[in-house]
Amino acid sequence: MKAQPQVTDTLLRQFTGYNLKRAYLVIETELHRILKDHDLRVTSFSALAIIVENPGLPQTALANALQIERSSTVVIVDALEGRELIQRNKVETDRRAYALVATLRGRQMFEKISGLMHEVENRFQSGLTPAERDALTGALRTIEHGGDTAG
Amino acid sequence: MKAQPQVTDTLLRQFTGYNLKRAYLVIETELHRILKDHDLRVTSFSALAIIVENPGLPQTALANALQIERSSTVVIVDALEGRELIQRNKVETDRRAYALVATLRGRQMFEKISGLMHEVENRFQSGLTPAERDALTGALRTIEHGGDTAG
DNA sequence: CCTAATAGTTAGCCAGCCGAACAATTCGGC
DNA sequence: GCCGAATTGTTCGGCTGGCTAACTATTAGG
Repeated sequence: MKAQPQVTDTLLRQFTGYNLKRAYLVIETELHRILKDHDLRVTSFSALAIIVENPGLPQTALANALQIERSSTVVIVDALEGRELIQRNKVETDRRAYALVATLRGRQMFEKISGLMHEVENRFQSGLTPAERDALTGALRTIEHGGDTAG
Repeated sequence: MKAQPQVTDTLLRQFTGYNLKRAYLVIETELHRILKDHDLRVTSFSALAIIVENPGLPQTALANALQIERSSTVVIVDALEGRELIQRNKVETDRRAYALVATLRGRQMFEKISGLMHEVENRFQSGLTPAERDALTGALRTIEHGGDTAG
């Protein structure tokens, strides 16, 4: 073990995008650890959350919410359905579409993982006051919406 | 065009990780647009920045800085070298290792893209005061370091 | 009523990264 | 000094996760 000259990333640190990515990767790692125990992927978990919150939505709406292609939802929904976390119900007014709904197991699974993740996030944010956490969330929203302040 | 019931993601919005990812994706999209004009990928640009800032570093150090595997740096460094943005110099004290240095072209390329990106980020953060931007950066750092406040 | 649009699906593809194995070289304990 | 262990860069194969294009079934609309 030699003491190698420390590599710095000051130039990249000037970019908010870089700081965002690094912070996200830390949380994502913990999320992966939790999800692995329940045999879920990040996108599957997100999909489950969307379905829990929006019972009866069709796959296209799910794709929009997750910002992925419709074709990509198929495999995700297949997996969730195969594990009986959600159901593909038929919608009587449109025989092409499915009405996705979470099963009891699915809702319980979401609540379980949700609780674990909130614990993890609280740990990571333990250095921030409640006001600082709110400010962080607000700033992230501002960035996400392109800095639009008009309207 | 039908007015479909709006899908909400309130459950996911309670997670900082989700908000981080969404905010990052918005910036990443713009970054991709800029980098495409210069035929670079995000990781290549990050690598270039690290090399500009740390002249003479070996590939292993680059891998550590970028948090990727050593084997992955090879293709990245190959590409940057092939475009004469960096050089693989020999290091006299260790014939196994390379000393990576950016060329003039490489430094100019970095400065160019860096300027464009700062413009983009300023636009996205135009709804934030300087103090709010600093607070954001600080909060991201706090999260990244696991909420460690001791020491 | 017939064309266009929409929901879901399938198949093939590609980027981007990892992991294991490898040669060359250096380090470290004795 | 010497030999096994560690390190640097590399190659190769593979996996993951998403995309695009093409298809079927169904619905909407002029």
